[in-house]
Amino acid sequence: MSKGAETYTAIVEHALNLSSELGLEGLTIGSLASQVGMSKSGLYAHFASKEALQCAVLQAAATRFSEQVLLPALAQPAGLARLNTLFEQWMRWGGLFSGGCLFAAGGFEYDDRPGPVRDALREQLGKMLASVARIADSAMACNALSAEHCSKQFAFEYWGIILTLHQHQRLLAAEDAQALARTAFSALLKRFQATP
Amino acid sequence: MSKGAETYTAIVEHALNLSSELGLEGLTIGSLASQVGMSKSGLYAHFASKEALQCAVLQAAATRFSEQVLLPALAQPAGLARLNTLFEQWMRWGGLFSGGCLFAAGGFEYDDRPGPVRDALREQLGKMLASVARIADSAMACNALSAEHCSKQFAFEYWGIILTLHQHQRLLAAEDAQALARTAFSALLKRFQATP
DNA sequence: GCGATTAACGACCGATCGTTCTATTTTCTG
DNA sequence: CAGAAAATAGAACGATCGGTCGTTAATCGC
Repeated sequence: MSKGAETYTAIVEHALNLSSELGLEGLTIGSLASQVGMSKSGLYAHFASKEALQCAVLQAAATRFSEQVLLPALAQPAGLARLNTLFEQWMRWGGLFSGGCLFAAGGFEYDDRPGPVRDALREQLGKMLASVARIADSAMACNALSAEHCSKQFAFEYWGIILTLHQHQRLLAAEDAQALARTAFSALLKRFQATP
Repeated sequence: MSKGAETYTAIVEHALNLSSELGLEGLTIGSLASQVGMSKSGLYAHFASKEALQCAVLQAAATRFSEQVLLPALAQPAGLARLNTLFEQWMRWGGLFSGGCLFAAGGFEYDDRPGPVRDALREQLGKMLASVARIADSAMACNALSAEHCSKQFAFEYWGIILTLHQHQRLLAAEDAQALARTAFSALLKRFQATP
């Protein structure tokens, strides 16, 4: 890896944690530069604009998400094992960054701010929900879930559990947040196992 | 009402919509002043700091929330009627501000930013969830829901539905978001009606 | 209606933002 | 190793931020 690509990676790496704490908009070039240990202009030269940096951060987060959550789930056989792994890895994912999940927070931060960052968020979040629906579909295909349910409905509610977990853990500092989330998820599974 | 209080109200009114679009942090005194039609310093004189303004906005939002969501629900008899009214009014609430629910977005924006704004958000959100739990409890007391369930669990999942609805409507622009939310909510009710 | 109080203004402060420019150092390549 | 190319630094830009100041204009109580 060339020196440039090496620095680029280091920058995005730090930016990931920093923007998870301060939000994608709260992330500033200056503070990021001092944290990486280089000058503001030197860092900036790696990106065409701040928006490009933000999109790079989102891209890096998506890659990490695939490695940490999606791939472990897909390594399991389709059905309940895959669904449970998905959920447990997803709960772990929320703790991997000091400021929590970038997509959860970014989705709320940018829902009214048009531009490439919102477009990227919309795309990534859409992909994540589509992945959940696909995994639910694969569970239906092997009769682990009832095929009479709608996988989009499953993904909708699944994402709700993740979001409320995030807020209960971080803002509300609820000790039993994970337990509440597990109960919610297993109830969701149970409902989708039964024929409606 | 004195002139000062009148202006104060007008400021907070405009600030409510503006901060629902740009976030509580994205709200700037200058843009708010020009929107209200007064000078920056003239507006600022009504508040001790920007944080005080943000807290005033949150306070105003909480008051409006009580009027628009909580009171209509409490006007219904305890049980399913009250729960359904709560949910329908809550869905309406999400559309009352141009930028969506301030508490949903603010909860994610400030979960890592210590200070009086986060404290206020934590308190308001805690109160809202407590209200949901209390309404669930009142439904259990009149056997509309099974008393063997935990009302905190109910509020946890309820808030998840609201949050995922918010994102599906705003960021993802999903046309069927409300339908998905209604299905999720009625499934939640059904589960809490049955004995576990 | 007059005097005291309050509300509002305009100019300005220091800090910081994203961004641009040029110059210098470092890395890569032939 | 030399020369081209890439990476970084430093200073500076215009804009905007929250916040302060003294002053003027409007409001209010008597």
